[in-house]
Amino acid sequence: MSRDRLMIIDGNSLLHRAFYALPLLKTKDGVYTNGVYGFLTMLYKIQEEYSVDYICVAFDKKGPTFRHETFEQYKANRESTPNELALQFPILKEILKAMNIHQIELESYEADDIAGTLSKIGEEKGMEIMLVTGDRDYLQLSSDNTKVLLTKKGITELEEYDRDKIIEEYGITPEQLIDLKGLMGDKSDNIPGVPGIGEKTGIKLLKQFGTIENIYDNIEEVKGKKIKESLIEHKNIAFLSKELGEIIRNVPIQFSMEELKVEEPNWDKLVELYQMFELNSLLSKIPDEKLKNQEESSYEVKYKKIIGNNFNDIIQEIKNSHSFGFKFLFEDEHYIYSPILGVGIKIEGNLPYYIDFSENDINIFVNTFKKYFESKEIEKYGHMIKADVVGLLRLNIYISNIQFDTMIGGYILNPAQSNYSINQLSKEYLNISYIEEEELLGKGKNKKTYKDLTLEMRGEYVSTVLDLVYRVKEPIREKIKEQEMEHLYYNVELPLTEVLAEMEFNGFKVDLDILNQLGDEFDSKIHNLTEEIYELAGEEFNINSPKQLGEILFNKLKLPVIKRTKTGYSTDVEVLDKLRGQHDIIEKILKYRQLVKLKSTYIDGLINLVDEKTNKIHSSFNQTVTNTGRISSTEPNLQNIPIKTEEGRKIRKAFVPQSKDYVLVDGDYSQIELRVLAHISKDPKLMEAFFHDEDIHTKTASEVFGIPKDEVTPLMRNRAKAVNFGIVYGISDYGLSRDLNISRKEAREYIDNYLKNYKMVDKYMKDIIEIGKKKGYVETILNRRRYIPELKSRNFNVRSFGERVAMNTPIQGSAADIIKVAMVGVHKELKNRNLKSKLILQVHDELIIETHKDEIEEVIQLMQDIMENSIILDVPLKVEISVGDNWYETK
DNA sequence: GGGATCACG
DNA sequence: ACGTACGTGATCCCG
Repeated sequence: MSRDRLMIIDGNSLLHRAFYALPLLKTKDGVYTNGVYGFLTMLYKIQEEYSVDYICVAFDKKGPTFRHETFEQYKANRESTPNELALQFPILKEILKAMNIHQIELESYEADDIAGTLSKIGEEKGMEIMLVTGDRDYLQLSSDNTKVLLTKKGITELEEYDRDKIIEEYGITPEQLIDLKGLMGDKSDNIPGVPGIGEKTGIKLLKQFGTIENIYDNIEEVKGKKIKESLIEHKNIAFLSKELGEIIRNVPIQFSMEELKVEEPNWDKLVELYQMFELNSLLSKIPDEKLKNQEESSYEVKYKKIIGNNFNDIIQEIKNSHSFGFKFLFEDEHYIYSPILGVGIKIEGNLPYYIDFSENDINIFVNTFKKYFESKEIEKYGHMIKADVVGLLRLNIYISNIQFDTMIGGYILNPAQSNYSINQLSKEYLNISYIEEEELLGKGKNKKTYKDLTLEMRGEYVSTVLDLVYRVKEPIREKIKEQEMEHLYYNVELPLTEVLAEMEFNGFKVDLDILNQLGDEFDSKIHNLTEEIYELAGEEFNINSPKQLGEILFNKLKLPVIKRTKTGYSTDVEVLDKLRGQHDIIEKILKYRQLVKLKSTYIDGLINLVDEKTNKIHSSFNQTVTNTGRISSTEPNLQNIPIKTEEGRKIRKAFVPQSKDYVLVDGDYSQIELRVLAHISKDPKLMEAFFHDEDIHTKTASEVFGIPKDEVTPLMRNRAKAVNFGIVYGISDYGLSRDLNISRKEAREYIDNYLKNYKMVDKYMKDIIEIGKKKGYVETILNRRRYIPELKSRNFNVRSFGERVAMNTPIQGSAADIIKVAMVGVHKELKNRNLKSKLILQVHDELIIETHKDEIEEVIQLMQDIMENSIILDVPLKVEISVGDNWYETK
């Protein structure tokens, strides 16, 4: 009969090892899981290879140990555990608990002492012991009955050590390893050891004398004068180090072996945790039959359904409370057009109401509620309230006094997340799980709409969302306060949400005739180019397929390969540009590519999104997407309409004011990012340049090339311009050299020259990286945060990326702050003065106001004034305004 | 659904 | 030794 096997895992050691062996994986919400993932992968692997009857995981207990009492400096040189790792301990412990694996930790002892004690007890019971760790110190515990499984490299290779193997490898016994430590010490634990004695000398001595005690008993026999003297002089240290290095095998643990017996996991809990932490490959290790019968949703809310336009109770509650939360239910996600199915309303402390417009008249609803939505006295709450504000605008209601939006709150607390659904926020801030919209409606071609749901389900869904909004807003509100982001949140982001809603609702008028005519021009050029390309290639192929194109260029035409992608030859502009002149086909392909892009994305793509009735395009402006604080635009993206080539720029002729009574007034910040940099760094030269409103690129050229400004050539100015871009992006010689097509050495010189001239910029770059490392995040002028865990990565590339992000984010993000404040200001002023003109677009450093012809001068004035003074910096902000009958003319 | 490419600031 | 410029979104191909 085989003996029972007891496996003891050093939790700290293994999690550390896994963490450092794997890239920083995280869930889509930014929770780090690489260490947990690696640990569990190892655990599964070991369990597959060895049969285990008893198992437990030992952890270090926080705080000083008895070794610190013996020796104050013990482990004093250890760097503190990075937060990204520390946060994974509770996750691991929860998962182990779900696996029903016993965990042991003990005040003032370390995991290895627990392992030492348990293994001794196990040995006495006649068990076979297996210790799993990445720590070689454990080798002293190995015996005929105790094996040590040591992580080798990565997370999958483990090496087994027993007594014989240690004697073979070291030439001494496991017990003698303790004496060895006494002699040589241990750098990683800050155990001193006897100076001058390393592993080799130590082993030699122990082979001769057996133990430290015996060495000193026979000290005269020690060979080597230096070694003998050192031993004598540091006798205390030798014994102290031995004491520190010895694993204790009789710590006072209270446990019974029964508790360690391997048990069936709590499958439901385990599945839930794997799902929550997106450990999908571990999920696949769970037997299929255990995956079933999971609960769909664990959280339900009662609500009151309104029928027959009986709104009296709601109104009474609103009057009492002076605040309410609300949410519209649209048929689908396109809230600009989508039919309004119903609305949920919640007043704090009461059950939510659901009003479905199949059972209530929407006109009566509007007439009843308009004044409460528009009241400045009554506070409103919501989640992604922008959609609801658009819904209200469609009903001719102009909301005021928005007090909270949980989605935007979640975003400013951590802009790196990709999901701010109310369910996600509830999990994060409340540990409550509701149902994702996707589960409710399905996805793919069978995706349902809210219209397909029963009235009961609609009411339940909207009510639950509102209930969660009320619960989630409190922890979010507190964090915003703690992190001093109240101004950013209440005075900038929340008012901005209203501005964006109006911009979306207003839309941008498009002249379809111009678009169609341009499309025809592009089409005929594309047609001709296609023929010519086939002719030059000697065959027909899909020019749009990089794979087929690469085949033609590099195999058939034997052109030199410049660059490869993961999947084959690269054929991007950079490559084609270098191949120019080597074959007539290159020129044609470049032109073809350009025109196809214009036609498919900017002609066909745009036409698809034009509202047939009004000829307007209603883009979505997203406030919770970017890591830096910028807004983004989708369906269509109006922030990347062509301008750089004349052919592309013509597309802007199709963007026109809503009628002949209007024009477009376009305000553009001049060099906003470099001005922000001047402000943040306080660099005197850079500041001076903006006080004198100099041409910044010419100025940079004269500094970098060390010549007077009037001798700067266009080429030099161009290169200096690239240097300025590089500075803003977090400069690297590699990036600059690639951009300018110059050697890295030359690029390095440009950068060095720049930083020598702008010393405070140099200092800023260094300082901000340090701040980022220390705090874990960097900030903008308005305290907008971005966390940068990459700064602590051991991977050079990842870390370098983190450094560039640290340099760039305060610049890009502060510029975003500035224009957001300007948008809120402009919008407010247009409204206060009762002007017909309206803000319709923002493109990062540019605002467009659709301006009534009677108001042009007034709008120019207020726009320039508000934009230039939105946030007062230590250098002036400059805004250039232009007016035109279409977007092409505003330049 | 991911990769390549390219449009913008 | 490492091999990337910062921030986005849309379209197309292809497995």
